[in-house]
Amino acid sequence: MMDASSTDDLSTTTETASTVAAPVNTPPAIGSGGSVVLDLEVGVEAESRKLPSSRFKGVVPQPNGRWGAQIYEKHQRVWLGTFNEEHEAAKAYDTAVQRFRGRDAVTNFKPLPADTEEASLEASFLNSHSKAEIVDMLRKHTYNDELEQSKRNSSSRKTLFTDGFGSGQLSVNAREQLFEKTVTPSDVGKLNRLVIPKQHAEKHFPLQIGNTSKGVLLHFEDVGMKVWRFRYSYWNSSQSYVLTKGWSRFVKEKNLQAGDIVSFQRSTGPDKQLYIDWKTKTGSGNTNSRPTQPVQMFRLFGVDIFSANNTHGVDRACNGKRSNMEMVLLGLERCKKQKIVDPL
DNA sequence: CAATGTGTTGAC
DNA sequence: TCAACACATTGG
Repeated sequence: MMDASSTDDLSTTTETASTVAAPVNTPPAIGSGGSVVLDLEVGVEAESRKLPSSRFKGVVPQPNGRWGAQIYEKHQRVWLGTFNEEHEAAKAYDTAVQRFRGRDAVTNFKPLPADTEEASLEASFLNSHSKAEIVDMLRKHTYNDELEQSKRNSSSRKTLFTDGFGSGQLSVNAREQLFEKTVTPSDVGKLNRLVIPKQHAEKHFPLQIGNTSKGVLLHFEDVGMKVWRFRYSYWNSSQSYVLTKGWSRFVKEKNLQAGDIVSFQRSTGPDKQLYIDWKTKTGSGNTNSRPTQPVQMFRLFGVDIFSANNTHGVDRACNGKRSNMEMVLLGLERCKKQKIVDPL
C-alpha cells in the first residue's frame, strides 16, 4: 500500500554526496527521553495542544507522545514508522536517508560511528535492498535485526563441504562456479605454474594492461578456509596466463596429480572472494583418500580437528540436533582471521 | 477508542 | 524539502 516502489538505486547518484561533509545538525542533546521540560515553553504546556517539535531531522511528534519518522522523496512523504523514543525515530531517518540519498547524506547521528568494516557491511546491506524494503524494516522495527543477521552471513566465509559422498552440502555462501581445469603433467610438475586457459583467464581474471607482465596477487580460499595467494600473470613468451608463485605449495599440499581437476569459484555477494577447490578425475570431491591425505583436517583455534572420511550417516544420526560437523563449521565461521598459507 | 499515518499547507 | 497540524483511516 505504501507504495514506495521506486525501482531501485542509481536514481540519486551525483547530486547526493558533497554538499555536506560536516555533520552539522543539532547535537543529540542529552538523552532526555520523556520529560518535555523547557520552561520557555510554558505556553506549550499551558496550551496542551501544541506538540513539541523534534530536535532531529525527519522526526515529527505524534499526538500520543510518540515520535514519527519520515523522509521526503520526489515531493512525497515516505512514512518510516512511529517510535517510542525520539532518538529511535531519528535513527530510522538516518538509515533511510542513507539508502535514499547515499552514504554521505546528512544524518542525525551516523557521522559518529565512522568505522570502516562495519560501515561497509551496512553499506552493502543497504544497497542490497530496495528502498521499499528498507522502509518496511524501519516501520516494523526489524532493521537492526536484519542487519545483524546479514553481518553474520557475510562474515561466514564458508566453503562447500561434502559428507564424503558428495551428497550433503551444508548451507553455503552463494558462489558461482567460474571454471575448472584438468591439470596437465606440467601443471603439477617442476614448472611450478598452472596455465589458465586463456578463454577463462580473460573472462574471469582480467589483467590490467599495466599488470600484464608484472602480474598480480590473487587470494583464494580452499575448503579448509586456508587462504592461498598466487601470483597471476601473463607470459608473453608462451602467450598464456599462469599462476606461478605459490602454486607449487598448493600442488604439494593437495598432492595434486595430472588429471585431477581444479575448480575456481567466486562469491556472488558484494565481496568478490575467490575460492579454489580440487577433485580427482573420478570426481568424488576432495574427500577422497590419497595415501598422503587419509583424513580431512581442520585447524580451529589452534586445535586440530579431524573428521573421518565416512561421516556419512553421522550427521544424519543427529536427528534435528546440530551435527558435529555443523558445529565445527559454525566454529570456523566465528574464526575471524583466516590462516594465511604461504605468506609471500 | 487510541494509534497511526495521510492530506495539506506554508516556510525555507 | 521539510515540519506543523488537522483529521481520516486502521486496528484491536
